[in-house]
Amino acid sequence: MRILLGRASARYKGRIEAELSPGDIVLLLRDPAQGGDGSALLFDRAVGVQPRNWMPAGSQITEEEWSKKKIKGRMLLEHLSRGESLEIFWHRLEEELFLPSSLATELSRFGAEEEFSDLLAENLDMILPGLDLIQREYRTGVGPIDILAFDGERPVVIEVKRRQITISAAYQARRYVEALHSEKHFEQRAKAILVAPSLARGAKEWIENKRNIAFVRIGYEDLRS
Amino acid sequence: MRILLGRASARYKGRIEAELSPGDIVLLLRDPAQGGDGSALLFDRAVGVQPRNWMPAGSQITEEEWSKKKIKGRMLLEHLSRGESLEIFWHRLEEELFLPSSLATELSRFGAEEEFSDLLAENLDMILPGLDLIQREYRTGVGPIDILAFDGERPVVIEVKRRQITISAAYQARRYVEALHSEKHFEQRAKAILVAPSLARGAKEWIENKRNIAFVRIGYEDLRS
DNA sequence: CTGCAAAGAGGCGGC
DNA sequence: GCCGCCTTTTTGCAG
Repeated sequence: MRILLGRASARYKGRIEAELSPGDIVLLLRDPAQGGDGSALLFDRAVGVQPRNWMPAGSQITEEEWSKKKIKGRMLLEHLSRGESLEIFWHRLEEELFLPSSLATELSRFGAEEEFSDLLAENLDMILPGLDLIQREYRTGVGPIDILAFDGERPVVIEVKRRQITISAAYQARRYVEALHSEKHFEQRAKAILVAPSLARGAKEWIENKRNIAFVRIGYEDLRS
Repeated sequence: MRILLGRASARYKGRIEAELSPGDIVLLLRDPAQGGDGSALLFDRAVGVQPRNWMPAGSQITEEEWSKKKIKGRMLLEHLSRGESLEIFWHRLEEELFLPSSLATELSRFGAEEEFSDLLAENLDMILPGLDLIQREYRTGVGPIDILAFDGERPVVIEVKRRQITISAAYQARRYVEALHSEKHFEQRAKAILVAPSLARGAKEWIENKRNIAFVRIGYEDLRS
């Protein structure tokens, strides 16, 4: 990885167009020539979890010395197949570092939605006693159902959110109910149960007068005990 | 901004739990003491547009010398009000840089959805001749309608996507149509027009037999000419 | 490659 | 603060 420090401006063209005014920045470059993935990240030094500009993995780097007004150098990063480019104009280059990367990191996550859903599938009784698991990630033409179960003969679409059910998630569940009806022809019309530790107000109001959509409040902590 | 280079492992606790195995990394720290926003970003040197770990703006830093087995130092980043923490264990610290930030960057974007929607609102005839603009960002209980218009006496919900209409966007539009019906009591039932340069297959099939939802293919390029 | 959903999403605007 | 949405979202997965 290369790190370049200095004052620069930039221009991105591709999915949108963007212009970055001159400022003190940090540029991380992962040159494929040194084992990097060809990605680039440009950060303002003071603020922002998100980079100001970036380029995806697979980009190529061209560098030019340049002495045009205050600009001392120009870098062109291109991702041809995606039609994206980022030009960086160095007004002042303070430092440049070349860092070897001999040991790669690996990240393990615990407690994301997949695990929540796993635990829930093993404890369907916490949602509604007597539910029978049919399938996880049951495919429909409008997306996969987190958990498909039966309440007696009636199909039950279970939509799981680790944080909160929003109006969008409520509609997501409804979409699956309708898809089961039109694509799969179960004998009984499906109902939906939304499971999360929290329910957004808009969703709460929307499901209030719906008879075939219910909310059950369960969080990750409830399942671990 | 501080940049720390070396080999480290890390542990995150908060919204989930995560463990990062030891590897060669770059750590960007924005110490509030030096005018930073209190955010932190930890990158693998070889891969990843996304950081392996990070902390949001407003985090505090505690540092300890440590000599426990191979670990030479420990940093604790905490965001108390959000209940998040990131521990970084330095196995080897190669370099540390302190960078002033006297000039902040500013970013201007062109061609994002807001601009697309602006142009569209000024050229409603491209969607359907005779449409009358009522309001942008028309608020309903289930979210704001991008553009509300009238086709004669009939309300028209126009949902704009800069890239593609997916099944989720199609349902979003339907939600607004239903909200107009139940909340606003227009004399005629609203219809929806989905506008984007592309239509996902699932959405295409879903709207095919809907009489009150249509798709019109328009992209940013069409509007600029 | 397309389509769809999750993400420790982040960030913005409205209420 | 909550809520809903857009993002140069990124990432992952399945068909």
